[in-house]
Amino acid sequence: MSSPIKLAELGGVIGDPARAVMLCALLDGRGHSATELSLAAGVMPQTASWHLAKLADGQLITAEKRGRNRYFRLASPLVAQALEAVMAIAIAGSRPSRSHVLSEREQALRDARTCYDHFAGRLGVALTEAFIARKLIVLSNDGGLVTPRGARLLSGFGINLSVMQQSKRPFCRSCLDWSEQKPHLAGAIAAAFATRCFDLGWVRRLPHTRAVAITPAGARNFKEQFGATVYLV
Amino acid sequence: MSSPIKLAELGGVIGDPARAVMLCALLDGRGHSATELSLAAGVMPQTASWHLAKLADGQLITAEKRGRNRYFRLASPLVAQALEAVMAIAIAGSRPSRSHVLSEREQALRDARTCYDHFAGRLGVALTEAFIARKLIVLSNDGGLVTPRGARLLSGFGINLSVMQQSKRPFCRSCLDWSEQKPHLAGAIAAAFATRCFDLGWVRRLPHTRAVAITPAGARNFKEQFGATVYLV
DNA sequence: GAAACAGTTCGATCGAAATCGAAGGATGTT
DNA sequence: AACATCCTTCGATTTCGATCGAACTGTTTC
Repeated sequence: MSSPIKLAELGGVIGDPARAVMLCALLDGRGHSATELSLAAGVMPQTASWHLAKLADGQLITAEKRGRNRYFRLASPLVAQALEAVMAIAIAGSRPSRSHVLSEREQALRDARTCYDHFAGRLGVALTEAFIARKLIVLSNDGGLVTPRGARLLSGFGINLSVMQQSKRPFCRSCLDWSEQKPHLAGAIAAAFATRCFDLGWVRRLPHTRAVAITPAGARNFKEQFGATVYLV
Repeated sequence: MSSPIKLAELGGVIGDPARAVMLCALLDGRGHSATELSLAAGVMPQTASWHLAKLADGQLITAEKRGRNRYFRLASPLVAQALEAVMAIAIAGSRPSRSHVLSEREQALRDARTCYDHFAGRLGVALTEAFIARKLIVLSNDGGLVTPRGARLLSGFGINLSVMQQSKRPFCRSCLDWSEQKPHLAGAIAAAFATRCFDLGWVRRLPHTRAVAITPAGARNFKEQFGATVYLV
């Protein structure tokens, strides 16, 4: 009923180190098994199970049984959006910080990664800026719109726009990239675009990380079809 | 440094009933004294002080000393946005629910209230829909844009648009109204509009609540100048 | 200067939440 | 059928966070 109570409940669910790690892991939008998440969080399987029950109870994640495994995923894009919003506070609060050396892992994440279900990092930002330059989308600080020209081109690319516009999910919105400090495209359209890129083999997922690899074919096509320059690492 | 840790810290700060009540109270965008907040949260002043220190430590609120009082307010619009995003999960999760009788207090909130620093409730939604009908703004599920026509009219209304567009604050975005289940206008432009309405005496704040009162002059002008029909209660 | 008020700090208490060992249910493999 | 794997439930332990009484600092009022 009362919103403050709900707020406290959800905050309490998020506010545990182990659970926060799990939620961040789930931000890749995929399903993860309980064991996987217990490893990520650094706790015993029993403890992880207890945490996962709490997360599910708070409606933040959903579970799906397949075989002897249970796969957990974020309950909705709303959850991802809320998590991002909370992390945005922390990012804005932390000053440019000391110039510390980036590990290879961190560098890979900055180059190209998924953010829930769409692209982020230099890849995400480069694509977004190319979309804007070609007037496929209009992006303001907060939201965005697909232009008629953009709708045509994306339909031709194999994305069914009309289906998406029916859903309650934000369609085209901006999401501040923590590594690039610039906005990148998010929402249903960005998710569909990313999915299509995976299908076409332009981008490959890497194991155990949200970082992704751009294939040579991907780099070529991003340039030719969308005018986006992305660098292979 | 690491985002999951930050997420857990912030979640933990939000995740306490007393602090959640305080944060919700601060969602009106104004400064509140420690005593005021301790009353709202239903805890002793010492306890409130302890909570407020924790909130300030987490960069969620800022304190400003005036005389023998300290006034606390949300540290940034980012915080308000994050709180709204978290509450949006809870709202989406709770089904239409049982038809329970609304108290007078709740009804006043549904009619017209502030949401952080802009209008919400039937007032906020009516204005937003009128703006859209008159093509002053374009609002998608996620974000929004001010049309050239809208920019002209709002400038004439006494809102300085160019200053706002410089700031990092979202300029024009949509925010789901929990009582109306429809989007209302948010962001810097909505805040400026609300401020102007208070200045003109079209809307008055009420003590101890986020509900606001529309004055007869306000109702008339909303209709005449913006084509929005709002009902006096 | 005394009294009233706003707010904080300190210390003790209490309760809830996180952790893991042990054990059990379910599913898949040999 | 026996075994391994995945996950959960139960119970005991321990740590941490919230609360308030008491006492203290600073500000305003009389």
